Amino acid sequence: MLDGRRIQAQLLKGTLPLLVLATLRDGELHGYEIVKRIRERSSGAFDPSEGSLYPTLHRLEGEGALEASWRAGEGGPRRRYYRLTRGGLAALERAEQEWATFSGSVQKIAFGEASDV
Amino acid sequence: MLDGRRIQAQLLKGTLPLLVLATLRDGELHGYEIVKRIRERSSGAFDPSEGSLYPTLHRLEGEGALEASWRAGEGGPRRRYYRLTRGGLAALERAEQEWATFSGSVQKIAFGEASDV
DNA sequence: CATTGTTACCTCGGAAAGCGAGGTAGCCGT
DNA sequence: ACGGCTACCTCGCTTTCCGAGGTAACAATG
Repeated sequence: MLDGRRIQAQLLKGTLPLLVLATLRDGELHGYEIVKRIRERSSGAFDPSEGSLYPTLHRLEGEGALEASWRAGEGGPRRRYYRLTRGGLAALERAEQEWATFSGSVQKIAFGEASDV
Repeated sequence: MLDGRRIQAQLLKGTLPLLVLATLRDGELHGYEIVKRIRERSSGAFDPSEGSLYPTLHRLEGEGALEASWRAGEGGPRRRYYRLTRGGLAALERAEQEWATFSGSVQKIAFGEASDV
């Protein structure tokens, strides 16, 4: 049992691109590092699996939101570093906007108030 | 294209039970009425289809969160009215809690702040 | 009464996206 | 040279949404 700490998979659907894009605002990061930051910043509530992370990264790259480059790992295997493109920044802003609408609507229905975001 | 008004399907996943339970806090309602209220309160952002609403109602009924009864329709077909059970109220509170955690975490990652919910 | 229209309910097939398991490859310590 | 760690990737399964289509009761019409 995960008593309210862990978020069930269904809720997460569709938010992963937002989380990834937002995390990459910090600068270039590779896959493992992205997951690690998402997990830390959400206090463990989110812990996206590799099986969802990598396909998402590839999708975003395919859409032109991310650019990636291989780099030799220091004391480990090669890593693939991702960074936001100009289009990715725009996509991030759109995703934030959409999230705000979505979250505000749920808030209104579930708690009967508008969120002031 | 839907310019930020309509919410894409993926984001909605997993929130429908919360929306339904919360709507039924008002009292007994039948299917069509539930959809109508969700649509109105979200200013059109949510408009769950029948193909997702009815299965959700049956699932919640099966879990004991809802009780339902047929009633003869006045000037129309019979309707199935749903109401929250005691367990359903508890489920609603759990769902609200989960939503708060979820939404707070996204907020923190996407906008870099904790939400004070 | 048969026919058509409206309301409300239900079901089926397909698509999207998350997850866990498993597979590859480079570098390390012993 | 062998097992272990890190990092990446893929495959098949599950869940839940949507759209389309089907059923049933009642009303109005000819």
